Amino acid sequence: MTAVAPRFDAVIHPPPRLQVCGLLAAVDTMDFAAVRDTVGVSDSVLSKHVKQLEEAGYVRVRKATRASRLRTSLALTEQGRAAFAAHVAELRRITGG
Amino acid sequence: MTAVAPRFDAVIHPPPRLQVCGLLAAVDTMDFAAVRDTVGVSDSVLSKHVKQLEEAGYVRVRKATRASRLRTSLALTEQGRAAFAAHVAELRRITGG
DNA sequence: CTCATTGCTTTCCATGACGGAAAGAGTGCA
DNA sequence: TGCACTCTTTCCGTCATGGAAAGCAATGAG
Repeated sequence: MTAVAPRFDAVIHPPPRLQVCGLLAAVDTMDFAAVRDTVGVSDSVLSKHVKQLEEAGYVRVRKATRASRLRTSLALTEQGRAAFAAHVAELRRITGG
Repeated sequence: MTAVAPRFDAVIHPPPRLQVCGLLAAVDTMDFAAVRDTVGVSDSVLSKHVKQLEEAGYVRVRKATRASRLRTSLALTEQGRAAFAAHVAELRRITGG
């Protein structure tokens, strides 16, 4: 019994975005800077990838002022979690999970 | 205890090549045509991807005449199996295995 | 108020990956 | 010699991607 229907997702598959989704899947929300540093990409590159995920409806971007500083937090949407789970399931299928 | 050291492999990651490796990992050898049909790509596209894998030392291409027909069989090399296993391990790590 | 800084975002640009279509090439058979 | 089968290679247009740099909004210093 598979929890989710395996489904390859081209928006999620590219390395940087797969990493971003993997990080966000494990938490509730994560700051832009933390994701950037963990994934190891530049601001502009992360921003562009996040935009792709946001436009796909997978990530929610919330900007807030915390401690007098602009803080952008990222989180997977429900749709994003579902798509990621489905993609991971498909990867397992392909790779012989 | 991880069997292989997780290591992301850009040669293997792209969808078509990930599928080819996944298929070959499960068998000893597989015919070009069978791989082409299973993966669902054209001759030219598969040929080009196989070439990439071959140049990386991951796939061995063996041409033989069987039943009066040219038959090209594909197989993962030992190096290919190791690289695939390492890549899969890395995918599991990233996706929260 | 003005300026500098922080924290992303957008633009510009060069490179490279990718797939489809079609031409090529090697082998066997009539 | 001609034809069919099975890939291989070339040609071509398109799209993705990253680095660098300019842009921008918000905040704090002077």
